Amino acid sequence: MDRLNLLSFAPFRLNRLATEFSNALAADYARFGIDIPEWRVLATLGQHEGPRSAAYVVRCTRTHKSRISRAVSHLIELGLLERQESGDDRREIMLQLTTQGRATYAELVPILLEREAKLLSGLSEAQRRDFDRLLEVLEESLGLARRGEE
Amino acid sequence: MDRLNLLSFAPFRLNRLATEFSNALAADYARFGIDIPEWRVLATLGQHEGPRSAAYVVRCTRTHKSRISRAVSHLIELGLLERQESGDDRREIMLQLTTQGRATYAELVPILLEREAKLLSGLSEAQRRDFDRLLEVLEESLGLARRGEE
DNA sequence: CGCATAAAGTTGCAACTGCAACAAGCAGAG
DNA sequence: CTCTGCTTGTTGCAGTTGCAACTTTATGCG
Repeated sequence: MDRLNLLSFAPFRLNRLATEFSNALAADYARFGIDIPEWRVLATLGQHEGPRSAAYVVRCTRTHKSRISRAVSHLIELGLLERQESGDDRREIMLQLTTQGRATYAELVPILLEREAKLLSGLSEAQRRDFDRLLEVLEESLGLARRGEE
Repeated sequence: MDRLNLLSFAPFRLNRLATEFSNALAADYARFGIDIPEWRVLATLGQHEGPRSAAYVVRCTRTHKSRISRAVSHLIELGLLERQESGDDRREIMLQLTTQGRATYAELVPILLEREAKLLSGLSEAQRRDFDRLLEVLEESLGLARRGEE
């Protein structure tokens, strides 16, 4: 009979690793009172100068629109974000970071990049390239390709 | 100012990949009416002949004990598992698959192994070895080492 | 125009999760 | 023996999540 060792089973391992990564980051966000989906919204809008629609954020982050909607509401409560009506399509709601939102983004980014570096610090330079390449291949074959929405 | 591209950010990518993997597997479990934590219990007990305690399952799966507790209850309802008292420590509850539980395990394992193979099918043989090695290194540096509880 | 269809966001709901508190049982010190 | 503290497993609770239904607005077809 086939057996299966959970600790060698790729989906399980990946899941556990991702959870560990997420928890490590959560500690960083927590200082600013935000969680993962909220960080994703912040990160997406922080990359650009101008406003973007919620649908754009949904596409970029590959996160469910209800989660984005709630994250946006909370960021607004925190004063990091504001909604503004779109001129040409009144269904669309354009999102833009406030000054405080930009400040938070600027403060958070170096912290998170450092956290990422620490999480990957066990890997050699070559391994880091392998890692990147592997993620790319797997994303590609799962239809999560990094194309589009830049 | 530092910027951060979410799509290049390892924690985000890992998270998305793991979610995708999990969802793919969930479709397989669903046929048997079980979910991820339940599968983990099944997988852990299926590897052995004899009974094991819930704490053992917790350690093997690195899953919170409340989750395991609820998973166990459900598996019992489904008739896949039974509890039996431990002789020497009456706090411990030993868990053992029923005949039906073993049958489900035997049926599920090949399906899941095939699913895993499909998810990794984009990788060459060499890349698969790299992948395994990278997971090992990252697990190691996060204290998720594969040692113990075999 | 008028109708059907589709997209953008929001929200209610039910399911799931983790934490902390808990009951029951064990183990060691004095 | 008994008191304290630890471990095992369960459960209440509050927070989070995804899905589906819904509102509002746009679009396409006849």
